[in-house]
Amino acid sequence: MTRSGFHDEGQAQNYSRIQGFGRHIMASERYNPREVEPRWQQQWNEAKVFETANDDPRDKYYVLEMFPYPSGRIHMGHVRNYAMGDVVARYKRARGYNVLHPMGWDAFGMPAENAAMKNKVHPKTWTYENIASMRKQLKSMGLSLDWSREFATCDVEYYHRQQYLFLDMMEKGLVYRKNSKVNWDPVDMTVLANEQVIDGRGWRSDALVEQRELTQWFFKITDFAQDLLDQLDTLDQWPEKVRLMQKNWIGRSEGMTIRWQVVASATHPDLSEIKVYTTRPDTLFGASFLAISADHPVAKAAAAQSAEIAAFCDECRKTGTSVAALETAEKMGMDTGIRVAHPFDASWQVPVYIANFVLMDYGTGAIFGCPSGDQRDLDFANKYGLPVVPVVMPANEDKATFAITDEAYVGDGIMINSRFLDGMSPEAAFQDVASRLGQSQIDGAPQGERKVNFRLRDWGISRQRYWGCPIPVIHCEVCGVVPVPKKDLPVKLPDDVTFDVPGNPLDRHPTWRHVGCPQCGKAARRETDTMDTFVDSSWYYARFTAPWEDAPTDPRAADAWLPVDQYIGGIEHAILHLLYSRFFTRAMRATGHVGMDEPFKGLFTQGMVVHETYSRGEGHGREWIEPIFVKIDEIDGKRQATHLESGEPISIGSIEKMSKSKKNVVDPDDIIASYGADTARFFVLSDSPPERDVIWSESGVEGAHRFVQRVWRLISEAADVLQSAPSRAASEGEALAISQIAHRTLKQVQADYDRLGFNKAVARIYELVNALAQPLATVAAGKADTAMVSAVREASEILVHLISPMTPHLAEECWRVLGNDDLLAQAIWPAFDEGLVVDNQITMPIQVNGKKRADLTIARDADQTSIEQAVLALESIKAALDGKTPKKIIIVPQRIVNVVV
RNA sequence: GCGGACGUGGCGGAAUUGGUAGACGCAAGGGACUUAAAAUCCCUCGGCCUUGGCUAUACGGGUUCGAUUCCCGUCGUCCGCACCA
Repeated sequence: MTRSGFHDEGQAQNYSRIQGFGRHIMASERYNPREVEPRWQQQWNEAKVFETANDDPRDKYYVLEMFPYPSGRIHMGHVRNYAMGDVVARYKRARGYNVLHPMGWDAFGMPAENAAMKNKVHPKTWTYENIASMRKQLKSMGLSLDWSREFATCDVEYYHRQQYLFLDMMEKGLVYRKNSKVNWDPVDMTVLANEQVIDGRGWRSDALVEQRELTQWFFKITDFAQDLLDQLDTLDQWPEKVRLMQKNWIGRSEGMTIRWQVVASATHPDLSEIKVYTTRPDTLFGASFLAISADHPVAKAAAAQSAEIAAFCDECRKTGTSVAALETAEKMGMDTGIRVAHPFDASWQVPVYIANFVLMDYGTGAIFGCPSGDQRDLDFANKYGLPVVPVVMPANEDKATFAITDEAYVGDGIMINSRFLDGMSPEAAFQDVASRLGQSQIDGAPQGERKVNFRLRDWGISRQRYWGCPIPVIHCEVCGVVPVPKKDLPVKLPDDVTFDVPGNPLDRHPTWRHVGCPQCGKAARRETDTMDTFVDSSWYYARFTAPWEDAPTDPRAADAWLPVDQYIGGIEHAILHLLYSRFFTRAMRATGHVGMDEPFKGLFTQGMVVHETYSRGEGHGREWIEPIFVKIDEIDGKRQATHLESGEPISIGSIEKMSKSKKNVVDPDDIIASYGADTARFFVLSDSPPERDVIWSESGVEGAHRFVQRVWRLISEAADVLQSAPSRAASEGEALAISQIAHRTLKQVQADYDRLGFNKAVARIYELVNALAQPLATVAAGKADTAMVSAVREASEILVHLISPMTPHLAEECWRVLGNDDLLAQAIWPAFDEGLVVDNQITMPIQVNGKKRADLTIARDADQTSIEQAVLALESIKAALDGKTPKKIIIVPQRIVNVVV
């Protein structure tokens, strides 16, 4: 077997010549997607088949794929994502729904600014040119999209309404400013996201990243933490995995805050107490130290008085940037000299340490350490020689011998060494401590309080960048932060910007930032931060329901269309995008723009398209080779690769996500140019279950292409004869079997499409085509009677309907040669005949002691007794029984019979 | 470390609430057609022995008339989170 690629025009043409496009074979022409596909695309377009009206009375169905970033070219992942969405859209449309299936562009973001710096092209130009070429590519796929609703998030019309939403959210108290630590790149003079910091250095500048305190804008996502968690239970059409990931991300914990009285503090005369958060108040008698974050106010105060402590705090902050450092970081601490009293025993003094493993932005930034019940605390205690007192003991242990040395015990058990808690379960001890500390007052407030804490933080949206949605506020020396009045929206990005120096172009623009204060009229300045691009993608699904509206949404249209019935995209958005969108829906509800909480009723996360990797050389000299330059042969059952031009041996590497760095990329344009969109669509839907990765292979594409050609050949060759008889199911004879398999397949494929089981639908369609191949040949040869021709015609029409969501162009072409004048894209889905789906005779496997020994064909409605008699009369069963009497005969109706001896 | 998912032929994968393991495709082998190739069509295709069996769903147990499916343990792979008190 030879594998060859195609790269340029010449190769593609060479390929099609080998494939024989345009050649005449027998009575029919070989199917030529390059002629057929644009023709049907044009017809759908002219008939506005996929444009959706908001006032259509039929039941709605909203299918949406995650919109793409306009990088300039689509990749196979897009093909797979959009092929899946298109199957759902076309199928639901055929089933009679008013389907909304829109497309847009997630068009703000850094790559445009990087391109501006590198290629001296304006981000706007770069972005809109990319959109134009990607739109063209998507259109060549034949997707059933309503292009009339298209928008890009960088359109002024879109970010205008985003600013509008921002102002409404601000009014509702969902937006605020605060100081926050950020990753600051001192060379590029910009904030970096965590994932843009590699080993403590900026990914582009390679400069050491600093932790800086900046005033940033935040959305109050934590206001909805509990609701975002609770409502996860209602999302039963989401993958369990995604719900779990969100649950963990939100990270709810139930605990207490406990106030510890300061008894000794040479350096801090004013300090009276330290408040800690704990989820284990039951272990309070195991406490041997308090630990506070290096950013805790008490730590800062201590650092101000001691150079040693200041140095230690600096050291702690540095490890904050690198993930690798965190993993290996040793527990480190420094005694502050402060002593606090145990909440239940004023005479019991506990030291206060600054520790590198305590985070300021979780809980109160201070903890009490119980070494016996927490591994980190134990490591810390062992290092600094602090006491380790076991307080929870497994039920089967002996108190006299139970000890904790290197491994903390975190499980359930009974309380020991804990005075009045001894003998209780940890749960009961928790309750007891909570109620005692709740009642005990210090300075008129309880000593301890129950507190629910979340890991989820508020969403920092400030970005010091140009290519994003400007935050619509004005800073006035007199009035403070003033929102831009709605009548002054949009706050437009200026076009005249430069990227020749680092930093935010908006900051150094000569005029843009200077503006009069909307309140007092005095000279003021605009906010120069723009919004995180995740904001743009958090509400686009709502905008699609009425993209022409002056307000962000038309609440009536939004409520009629939302939630999205089926949302399809990559698992990589399991947390951020989907959580932000869920938050935004709540925020839009609070501001009156939508009426529901949850944006996506059904979520499907599709797998990636992966490909083998090819390389030559070793180590640093290793060179990755693109698939199109590699030829694969099978020699003695082993696949071997050689370089197409030089003939050099190439090593075949692992199968990985298509990436530029490994060069294992297949360009959808090339595939569509040589095989057509239908083949590409069909291939990415076959083979693997949609949630799993699919391996792109040349032979797999060829298999898909063979299918396309086969369907066309079988149907087109028989078409003339098929048109001579009406389309009708058969009721007897050979033709009945054909009608039965067609109707059974129809029923099964329908169920598969309903569950997004595209690969299973493909398998069943193959079976149907295999079953129709001979009858269609017989019909084509003119050797079938009228009843047969009618049955085959009906079966063929069913087949064409079944393939139409996946290979719509081929299906339209077949539909036409079968004598239909209407567009298949507008035709209604056929209904299966229940009478043809069930059989009166069924064949059941017969087991003896769980092993299959025979088959029994019997009437479907046969009763137990007659089945038993028929089973025992079978020769093979008699032989297997070997004269023994059956103890029991288990009959599972219409399934299986098991004879127990 | 914590949490989760998965493990079936040479490969991708089927198998309803526990009910014939390997559908369908890919790859491979054989044959027909052809001067030849491509395309197409037909046949074979988990392993072992002789027809008929035996054996087989990572490995070891268990529950059951019956287990790829449920339970326990072991091994392996993948994913998410990561000092969250």
